[in-house]
Amino acid sequence: MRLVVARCTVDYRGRLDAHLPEAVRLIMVKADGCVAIHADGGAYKPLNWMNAPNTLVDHGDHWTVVNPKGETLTITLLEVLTETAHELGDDPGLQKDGVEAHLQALLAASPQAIEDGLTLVRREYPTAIGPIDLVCRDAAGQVVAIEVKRRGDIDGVEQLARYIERLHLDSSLGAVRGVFVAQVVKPQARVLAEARGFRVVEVDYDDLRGMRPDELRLF
Amino acid sequence: MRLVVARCTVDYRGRLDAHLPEAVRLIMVKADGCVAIHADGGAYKPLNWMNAPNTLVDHGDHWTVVNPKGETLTITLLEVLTETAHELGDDPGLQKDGVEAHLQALLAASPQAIEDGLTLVRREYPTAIGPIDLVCRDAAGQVVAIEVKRRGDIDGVEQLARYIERLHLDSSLGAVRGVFVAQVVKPQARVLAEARGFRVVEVDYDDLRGMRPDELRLF
DNA sequence: GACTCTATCTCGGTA
DNA sequence: TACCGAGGTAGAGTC
Repeated sequence: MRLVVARCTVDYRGRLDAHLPEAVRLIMVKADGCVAIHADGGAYKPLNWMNAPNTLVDHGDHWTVVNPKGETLTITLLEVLTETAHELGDDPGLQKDGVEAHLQALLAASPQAIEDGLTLVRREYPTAIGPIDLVCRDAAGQVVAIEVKRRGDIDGVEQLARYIERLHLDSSLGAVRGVFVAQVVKPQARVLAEARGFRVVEVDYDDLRGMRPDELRLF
Repeated sequence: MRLVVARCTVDYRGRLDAHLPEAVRLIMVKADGCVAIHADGGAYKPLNWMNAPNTLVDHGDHWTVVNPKGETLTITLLEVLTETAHELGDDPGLQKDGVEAHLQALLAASPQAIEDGLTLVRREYPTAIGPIDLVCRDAAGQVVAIEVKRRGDIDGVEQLARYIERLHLDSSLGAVRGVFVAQVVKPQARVLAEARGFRVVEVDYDDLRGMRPDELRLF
């Protein structure tokens, strides 16, 4: 990893045009060739960047970075303050717990948390337009398609609508209804879901994690 | 900006739990207090981070970073290889050109570029499920809802469909038709838009920028 | 390679 | 502040 602190200007021409006026910034060049230009604030996102793979040419007073799509990043160096390089080696990578997949797994183990009498038919039920998070049957035997989100946004409701439209093409299933499950459901998403005739359920991740499927069956 | 290259482990507890095993990484602490831990690859996104505002406490062999929501980032330093600090100063910020907002503004100023005889009723027309980019009336006085995208994808067509569905609930407007405008419309999006009965218009950003509203009126 | 979907998304605008 | 939409979304997984 190469770290250059320099007074510079930067221009990006690609999916849009962007320009950075003269200022002192950190230029980070990683071992895989990706380049990021950071100011001294503003979260982790760099002001400007070019991902790998790309070709970096050092013209002395300016660098040009070009990617295979023809997008270019031009860094004009007006004054290099420091330049260092470091060997970091490979990284073992990040281990995560608590993402949507886990929420889905917990709900698959305890569909009663969504609705009394619900039993799982299949997780990641395949359709031509992608897998449905959970497919269940309710107490009356009707098929229920369930979309699981951490944050219930409008996009998720549309996703559920597409899946249900798809399932309706499969007449062997009979009538199918939809349930939209999330830890938090946004107001606009709730409006749309209800307009579409979907039930909306908010669930708590920690409660779910604390539940045992057998405990749930006591109700 | 403080730059520390160190062999470290990192733990995040917050919206999810995440753990980084021991490895050499770059730890970036910006002037606003935000912290980012970078490996030597993987584009610009850090492996782990904590945005400002937060409180960083240096316990010598480990740092704890806590934000107001109670999320914590713990960095255990096993071996500090280098540590530097730099004064970068304020950044004038990024200047962008060619984003959707510019396209929308240009089209609002020259709706004739979409269709002869179109006059603007309102930009960002409010509905319960979000604002419609442009609402116009055509030469015949019919209401036209217009969705503007830089890249015309299926999502944008569905967005337009939702808006029109919503507008139909407002009987005072009469029949409403939809126009999908983008610099590039993907084939799938075009098929869907036409199936929904929407007109599809591709516009050129540079042409629009060159137009004057009065020039357009010459036609 | 194309498509789909998630994200500690980030970031900006607005009510 | 919370909500909502755009993004050079990036990144991962699947087909």
